[in-house]
Amino acid sequence: MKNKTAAKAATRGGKAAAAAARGEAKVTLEMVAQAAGVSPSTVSRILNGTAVVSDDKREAVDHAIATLGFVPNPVARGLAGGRTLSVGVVTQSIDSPFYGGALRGIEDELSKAGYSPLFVSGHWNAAAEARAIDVLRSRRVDGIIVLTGRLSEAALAQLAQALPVVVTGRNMKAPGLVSLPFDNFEGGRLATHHLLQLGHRRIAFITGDPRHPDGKDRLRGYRSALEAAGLPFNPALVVPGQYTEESGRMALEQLIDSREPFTAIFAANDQMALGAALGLHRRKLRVPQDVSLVGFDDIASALYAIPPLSTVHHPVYELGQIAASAMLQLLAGDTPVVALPAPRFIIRESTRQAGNGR
Amino acid sequence: MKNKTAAKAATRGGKAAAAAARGEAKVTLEMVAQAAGVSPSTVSRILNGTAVVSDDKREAVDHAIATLGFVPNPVARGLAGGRTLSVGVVTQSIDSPFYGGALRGIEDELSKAGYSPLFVSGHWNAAAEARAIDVLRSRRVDGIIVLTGRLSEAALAQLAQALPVVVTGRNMKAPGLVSLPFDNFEGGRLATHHLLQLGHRRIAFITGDPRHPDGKDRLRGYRSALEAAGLPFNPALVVPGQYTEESGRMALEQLIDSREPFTAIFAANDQMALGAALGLHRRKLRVPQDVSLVGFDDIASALYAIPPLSTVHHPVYELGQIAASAMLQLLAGDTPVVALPAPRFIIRESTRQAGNGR
DNA sequence: CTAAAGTGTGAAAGCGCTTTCAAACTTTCC
DNA sequence: GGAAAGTTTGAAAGCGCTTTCACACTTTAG
Repeated sequence: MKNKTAAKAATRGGKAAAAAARGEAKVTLEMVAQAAGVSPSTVSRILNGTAVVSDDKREAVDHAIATLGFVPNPVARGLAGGRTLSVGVVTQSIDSPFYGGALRGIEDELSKAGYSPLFVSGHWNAAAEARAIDVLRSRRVDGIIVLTGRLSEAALAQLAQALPVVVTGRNMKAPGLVSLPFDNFEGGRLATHHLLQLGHRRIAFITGDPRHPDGKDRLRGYRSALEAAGLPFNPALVVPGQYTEESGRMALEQLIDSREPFTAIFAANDQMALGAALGLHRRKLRVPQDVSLVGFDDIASALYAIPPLSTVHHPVYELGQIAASAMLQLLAGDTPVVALPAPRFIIRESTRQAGNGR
Repeated sequence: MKNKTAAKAATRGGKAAAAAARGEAKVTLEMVAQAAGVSPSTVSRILNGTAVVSDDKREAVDHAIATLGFVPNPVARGLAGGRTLSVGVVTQSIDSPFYGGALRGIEDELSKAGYSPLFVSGHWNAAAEARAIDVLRSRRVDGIIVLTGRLSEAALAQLAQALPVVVTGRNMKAPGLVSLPFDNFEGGRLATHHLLQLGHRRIAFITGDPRHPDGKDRLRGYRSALEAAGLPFNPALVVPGQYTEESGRMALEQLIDSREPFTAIFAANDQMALGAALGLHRRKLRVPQDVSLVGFDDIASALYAIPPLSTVHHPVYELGQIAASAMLQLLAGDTPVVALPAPRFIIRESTRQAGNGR
């Protein structure tokens, strides 16, 4: 059945002839060469800058390209040269409010250099991620950007032997690989510090998925800030979440049911903070009058939450841009020196002085 | 400079030899043919189902493929056969909460059939969309899905002459093109009707970008519902927005400043509704006690807004799936018969009986 | 002034696959 | 029983580009 389908598609397919019949004259490099009175090799060399070409020929070729409206065929390039001018991007969920910004950053940056991103979703699952990478490799991408995945460091290092790799949300070293860690520890510290400064002493923490390193670092930051303030770490104030709104809401329920008193909540990401906000609302607890709330990431909707959410700004768009630019540099054979901006805490309206209910 | 970069990249590049040196033996169709004792043509025919092959040869080839772990090279296929097993997707903004779901639907559906999506952003701008389409065509995608773009019908129809096209958010007919309209009129009517039923008589409407047909239809639905209820249409209650949260907030300001009394607001999308909600909050107006609020689209965050937003459910994930499946059918040479589910109004907590402030 | 080294260019061989074309067999039919 | 009409298969020609190789010139050095 599937084969039948393919066969039929071939009939309809976009053979050059068919396209040409519609006036879509496919201009090839050979036609350019002929028009310019040079060999195809020369045109290719000019296109790729792989050799010095005399000025007059270059001019003739440039002119021919312009008048014919020639656009090199990336598919042919990919076959012949081994490069496809596309880079694979493994994301977890293409529709996540968090990753969305990064994807945009990547797209913007890559397109400047004529590269296209190929997005595939890993669905928070190492097996799916591995499959995604297989797809990307079979499509002969020139490099792969992995946005905070579940893949082991070993697997990533091995992948990097075959082609350039950029990973975010990790701190690792391997040849052909650049990692772009974000300082989650510091972010966690900042958020907690802010609450402490407001006089909060009983600060609950909603964790993310424990298999995820980011969340662990944020928790470490939380503990470190408490410690610096001379406060004990109270495990009863730490409740588990899964990075989703729903899990944030449930974590809040659990927290309240535990009867452990608290005056502030720090959620390991904004989505959980927003879920917790809804939970508080249902319990008739007001933010920030009754409970102060901070998130992490600064997703777009944090700004329009009610009240607008105080949170740690995670520069996702820049993350995407920087990851892409690092990839471009790797592709160019350079060793990129890149770093993400440090985390900043953004004070909005979901936090206020402790014990100041009205 | 750019050329220099490319030249260096070639040095590092993934030439087959280099890959092979790493044990990544690139198995080619020819090797399969040799191992199975048949010609490459036969292998190709088996792969594509383009001809009948005797059972014994087929078996030998299948076996060879399995033992060698052969995976056809899509790039070579693309060059030779004109098909790349990839379909281009023109979206407006890859990180939009609305489009995100559609992209996921597309990805899920296409990957089942071995196709990969190639996402590019049109940035709400016909010129950028046209450029995006050029990129996609130069990458030789087999078909293009346009998610609610700005391109003219004529341009789309012309594009459809060259390759299969699926467009959403439009209702048009052209050879080689299938359009997937959503009943925005009905959605607008439903939302307004809901408010009318709750006794609201002064219902404000925040429009989307006027160049966008969807928003116009939603407005028409609003008017139609008013009319059916015997109420006059009051232009003073219609304020312009741009589909963003910020524009929703500003529209609300404008509305309040106009001093035109109202008890409910219908925003042409959820993002604007959420922006308006924040505006109301700032003005110390409570939702729904003082003002009822409804949105349109049912984006993920509508469910976790405070209060959860009553809205018209727009099945975006399904939209993506259906668009992709229609594309697959077009590619197979069939004429797809597809339709989107009808709009449903989802009652949550942002609306209540008029004049029932407490 | 000749040998050695360096430059700019074209011919031609692929990259890995699809697809015509025609050859070699089988069936079918009068 | 032989011509006509299928089948199944392989050889070979591309798809549009990159890249090696070699050749014809220049320039530099001795």
